[in-house]
Amino acid sequence: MQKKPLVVLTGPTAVGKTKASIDLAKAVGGEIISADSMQVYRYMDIGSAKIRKEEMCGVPHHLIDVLEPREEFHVVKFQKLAKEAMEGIYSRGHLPIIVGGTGFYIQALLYDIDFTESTQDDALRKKLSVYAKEEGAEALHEKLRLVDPKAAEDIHANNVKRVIRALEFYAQTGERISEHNETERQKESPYQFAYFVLNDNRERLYERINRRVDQMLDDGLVEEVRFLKERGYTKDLVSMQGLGYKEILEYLDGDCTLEEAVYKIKRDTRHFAKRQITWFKREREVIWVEKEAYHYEEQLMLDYMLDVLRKRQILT
RNA sequence: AGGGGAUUGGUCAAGUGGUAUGAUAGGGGUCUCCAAAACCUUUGGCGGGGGUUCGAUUCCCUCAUCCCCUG
Repeated sequence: MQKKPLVVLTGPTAVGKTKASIDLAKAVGGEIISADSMQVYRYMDIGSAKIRKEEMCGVPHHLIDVLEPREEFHVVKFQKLAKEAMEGIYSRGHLPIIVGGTGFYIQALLYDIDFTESTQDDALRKKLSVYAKEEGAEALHEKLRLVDPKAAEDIHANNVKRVIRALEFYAQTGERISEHNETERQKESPYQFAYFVLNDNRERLYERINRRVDQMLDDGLVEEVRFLKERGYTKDLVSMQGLGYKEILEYLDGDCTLEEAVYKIKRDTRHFAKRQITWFKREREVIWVEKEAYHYEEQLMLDYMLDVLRKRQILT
């Protein structure tokens, strides 16, 4: 059976994905699926740098504004919703374009990683989390060493979150997560794809980030967060832990000045961008599109991407 | 102009007669159910020049720069 076509357009935050994605979608008759862990939430527009209706230029967008801030969102949910959206797109004879900066989500979809063997077990997670707090991260790590030495070696003891996940996996499936991951890692993508990573030199990127944060403030980020706060959304919600939201919330709660909050948003966004780049460097089969190499000419970058799509017979 | 004080990595601070500590920023990395999360790791430095001393970042002199006070 012929593999279905799929285009990924990603890159660090603030690099200019949104703009490029519209140009690309219009050129190929594509529909966009957002791979973004924050833009799924309604009312979180400014801080998540969500695309505005009028910017879409008629290009259909999926997985934007589909959840209430109180709802949980994670890879598995993303994978499920994205696959559903893709079915619809294929049925319309269109090309799906994944756009967004969450590398993990892209990976889950592109390689169709299997998460379904175990279901989330909040009680067990909580129990293990308490254990870690009371007995120490080392003690928890030791538990993992007993059942899955390989995973224990790979995961640092301080990384409690992942130690817990590994233990949970073993408890629920009787299988070692290290082995499971190894198998999944071998997987070949079920899609005929092109994975573009839009990037810029670090200095420029950081400047753009700083400027964009200032712009968000001008656009009313504080009011947006105040609105969310008034609606009863609190900082323990995953949605409210997004960049820009947790810091402004802290300010509104009187725990820091606005200036400090802005400083932190900029800094943490820069850190985030750095981590994203690290992720994409490690990802297999990515095609880097360095803006500098194209002299920041959008048309040249678009032409290059279209060329790749034709060569790979994603476009005919 | 006179008097006083300061000068330690990009920034902010600690410290010692045997060449230095931390925070933070910056760099690199891990990641297969909270990923805008969580975690690991790391490059940089004693303003310039003299002197005392076995040895000066530390003490003395001088120059530079900055700050304060007086005029």
